[in-house]
Amino acid sequence: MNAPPERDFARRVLAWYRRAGRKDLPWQRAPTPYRVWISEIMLQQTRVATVIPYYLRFLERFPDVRALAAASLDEVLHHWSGLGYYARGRNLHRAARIVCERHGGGFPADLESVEALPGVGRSTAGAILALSAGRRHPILDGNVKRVLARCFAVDGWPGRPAVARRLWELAGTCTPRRDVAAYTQAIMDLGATLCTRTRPDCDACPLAEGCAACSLGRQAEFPGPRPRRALPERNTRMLLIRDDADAVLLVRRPPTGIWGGLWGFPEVPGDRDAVQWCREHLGVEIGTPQPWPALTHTFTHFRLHILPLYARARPAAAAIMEAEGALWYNTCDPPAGGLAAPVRRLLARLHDAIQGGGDGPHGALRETG
DNA sequence: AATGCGGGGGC
DNA sequence: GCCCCAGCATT
Repeated sequence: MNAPPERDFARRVLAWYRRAGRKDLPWQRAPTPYRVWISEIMLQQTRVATVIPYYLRFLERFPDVRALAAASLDEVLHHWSGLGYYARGRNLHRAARIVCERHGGGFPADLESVEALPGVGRSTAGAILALSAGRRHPILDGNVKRVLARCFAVDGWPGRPAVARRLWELAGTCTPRRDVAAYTQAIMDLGATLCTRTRPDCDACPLAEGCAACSLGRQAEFPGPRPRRALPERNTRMLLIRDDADAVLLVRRPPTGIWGGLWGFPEVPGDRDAVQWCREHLGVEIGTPQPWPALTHTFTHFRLHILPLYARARPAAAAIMEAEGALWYNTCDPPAGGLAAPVRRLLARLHDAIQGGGDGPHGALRETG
């Protein structure tokens, strides 16, 4: 009934991990600080199964911090395309350049320097040093929060500062003096595979005996849920402009905000006429836009309804702009930069329409019946 | 201390 | 359809 003393906690977790834990994930083989860093950033808010192919491609292209620092941001975002939270990709690139300039290409070994890198917070900094060097720093990711909240019956949503403070305290006292790397790997793995959000496998859990939530049969109550609000809805119109050579106009989005730094379609403000706006802001003359079936994209904080407007560029206008923040892109060969998921979907529709020789979203219409 | 930031998988 | 996931930056 009582929670296990901290020393016992780590011992049980380690014993379980040695017997049944995952030890062959790509970033667990020869875990250098660089590899651990990349994997930890990718794993923020993202599942292991999703990350693996991205991680493998990323490390093949950027095998070390110098390769990453030498690459263009566009190429980094291209490799990040589809993972989401694109600020992670931008921060990774910035941090790589900082490591090369400030630390001479060698990854810093103290917590303060690691945590000072953009995109690296307390938990990620601890994980990098614990996993790559066995330094004794606690971590507190979503998995560890869940394990600790259940085991010690910590009430409330972990996003609340008082709850987070208590969980960090527990994370610290539970981290053993020895075997820190294995323990860190183990506690995350236990949370990910046994102490899952729904239907935890308490029968197989080495902590079940002392786990408060399990003993009370109240696993579902920990950790406390995020207070929820109604999702705001927003609308936008995206211009799918096709020129005579069957190229499509993409513009670079602002560096901050939604899909920062990625390529997307021009967005027409809701109160503007598309043809006029296009002439004024893009210098492109287009025919009458044709609405395509809308698509909805749900974010954490709002729901976005996208109305695609398909239009042909008038011949003379097409060649005008190849400016810095815009490019004409042929749907047959992939652009080098990053694309948000809905933009990727719309490009696929566009590709189908162009290949089909028509002006309508034939593929999309067939899909939805 | 609260909010913004993606995309996809589980159920 | 809803919830949340190996969080961090910004305000």
